[in-house]
Amino acid sequence: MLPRAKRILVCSAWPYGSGVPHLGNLIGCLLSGDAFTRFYRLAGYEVLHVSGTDAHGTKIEYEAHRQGLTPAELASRVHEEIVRILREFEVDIDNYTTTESPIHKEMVTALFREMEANGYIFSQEEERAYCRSCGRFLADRFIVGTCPKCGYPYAQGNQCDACGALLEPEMLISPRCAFCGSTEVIRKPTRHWYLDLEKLRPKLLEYVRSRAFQGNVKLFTERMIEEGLRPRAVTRDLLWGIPAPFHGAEGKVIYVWAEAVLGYLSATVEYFRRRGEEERWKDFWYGEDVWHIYTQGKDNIPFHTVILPALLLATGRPFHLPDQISAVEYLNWEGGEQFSKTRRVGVFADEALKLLPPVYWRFYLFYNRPETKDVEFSWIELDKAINAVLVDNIANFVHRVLSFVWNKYGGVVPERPTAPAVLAEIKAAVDGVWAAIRAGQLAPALREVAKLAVFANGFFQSRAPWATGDEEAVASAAHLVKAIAILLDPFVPMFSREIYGLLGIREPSLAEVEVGCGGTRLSAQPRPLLAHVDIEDLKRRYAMMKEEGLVSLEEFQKIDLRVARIVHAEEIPGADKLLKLILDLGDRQVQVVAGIRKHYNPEELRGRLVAMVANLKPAVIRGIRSEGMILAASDGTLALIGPDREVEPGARIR
RNA sequence: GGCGGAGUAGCUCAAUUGGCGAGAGCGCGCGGCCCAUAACCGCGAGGUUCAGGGUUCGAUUCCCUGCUCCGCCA
Repeated sequence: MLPRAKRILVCSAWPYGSGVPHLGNLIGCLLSGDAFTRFYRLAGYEVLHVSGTDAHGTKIEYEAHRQGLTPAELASRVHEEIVRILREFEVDIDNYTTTESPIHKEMVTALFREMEANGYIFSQEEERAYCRSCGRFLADRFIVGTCPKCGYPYAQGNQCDACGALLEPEMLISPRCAFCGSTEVIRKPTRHWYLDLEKLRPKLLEYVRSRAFQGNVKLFTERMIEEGLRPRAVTRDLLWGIPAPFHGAEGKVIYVWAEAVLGYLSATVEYFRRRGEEERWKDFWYGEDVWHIYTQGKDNIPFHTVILPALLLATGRPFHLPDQISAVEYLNWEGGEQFSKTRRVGVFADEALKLLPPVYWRFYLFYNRPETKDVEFSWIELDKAINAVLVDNIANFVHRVLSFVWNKYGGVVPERPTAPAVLAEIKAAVDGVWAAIRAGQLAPALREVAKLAVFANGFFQSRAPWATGDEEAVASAAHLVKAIAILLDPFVPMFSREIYGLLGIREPSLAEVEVGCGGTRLSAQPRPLLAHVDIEDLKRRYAMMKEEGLVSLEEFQKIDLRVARIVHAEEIPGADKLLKLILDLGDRQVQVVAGIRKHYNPEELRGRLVAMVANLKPAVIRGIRSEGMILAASDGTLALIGPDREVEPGARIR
């Protein structure tokens, strides 16, 4: 398990470009990759860390449509935001790219051609759901209909939200297109291309057996191989994605999962190409003098231990296959709920930055990284990790020692060797950190460092140099500060950097950890490095943040919603979008200007009941006074909202 | 419905292939120190290891049943 190779490639799973990642995504992928990268660099390895935004797939296409953007616009916006977030969190990454990168597309195209040439791709014709009105095939969530299991009328093509059944789009009863709402959904023959996993089975088994995966990774992988080595479709009838390069596959794209995992490779190629070292990527992808670490959430495991190796093997090239999968369980919100942007559950990366400086988040997340089981976020745990462990124990130890040196020894660490017991403890901590990292675990590694700080406080306390004048104790304590700073570097680099500054450490390395610092002159008067965090205040600010954009009941009740009858409608000369309406509210009539001319004729409106806002501040539009607003739904087409049975005009809506 | 995972101190988690009185941190109680950010140190209380049964010299660990939670797949 110990990487014998000189080089290490750290591959953090790619955040999906449909929205900003949450804390669980961060700790599972990019932050973990960052810690491995920093640690192995300290240990003297040549490390490359790559990742990027997964910009394709139906979820992005759907979400973009919902927001009135093109998929490319949405993915690009999200990508920029993630780049900003990674910079703020100080994620050390050599190339954070996207699957929209030309080099990625070029590589994916070339690699799938190679797979096809090697006989691992075959195609077959089948019937798939198709919307006549949109002229497109409806995969996954592009189709809604009645669930064949429970009768829920709004089941999605891939899953029923009501009963949880996993569905195929073709199983839905009375299916409708999720884009246009049309029920003109038919089955239409189409051809798809498959990766022949069955044929790759011997090579996959040989690979999996060579890698001694542990725990969840082993479980997920074995299950996948035992039951799941059916051929997998690698094409989709979509417009958004990388065009499938097979003969006769015009108009189809490569299935998002089949191309995104190849991004690790293309991101490496892209990195070196930009540096003008065209061939250097091979040092990280061919041969045995490299070690591959993949960080991700547990749901991604089979894609990295089976699909990715299968794709790489199918190309016939001598690719190095994944060595270590450092997969986390889930970080859930209080009460075990999954994070959800729409339900306003949890903390998302952009929100996290508004609440606290990244050093605190990083420490909390690594300290509580979900290594072997799901972890629930809790304010109490956040309080403990930040205030009790990081600030009180670690940062305070650093400050108590350095300020002691400053005040009692004129800022120069006494020139004495480190006490043997202290050196032994430091070495034990290094061993402990190594053991955890080798096993792909980060929380135990960080807890090992925290343990060293506990020892350090006890040591300093028991030797009481303020009373005894024990210089060995002071030099040893300063050595502990240095050791803690370096060992903490992979987790909270911004914190370590401040200590490096004070101690004049220019090139921190793992080897330096065991070297004392007697004779070191502090570069400045020590100041407390980190302030306590007021958790109650933080909770308040979190609650306020979650309420932004929400409307209170009182505010909503200020709006006077009424049913009104349209008694008159006419076009407004010179305004091709507007109609002038006279509405009967029972006790009065009001005049309203509405932007519905493109969707309704004045004739068809007269006599209809509609919902309206009756106490809107009057405005003058095109010189005509408008005293309210009628309600309509819009998704491109426009539909007026009204009561579904006859009620008196003026009836209150609530 | 099938398969799998988990259930350990008030809280969050540990316990190599079954093996010395089940540990740690936080919290709590008592005491100490005074260099330090109301920080630090020591001692102590606190567990029928979900429940019940079985295998074994011995079970948190293995097997069976039930309960609860969570995944994956139909």
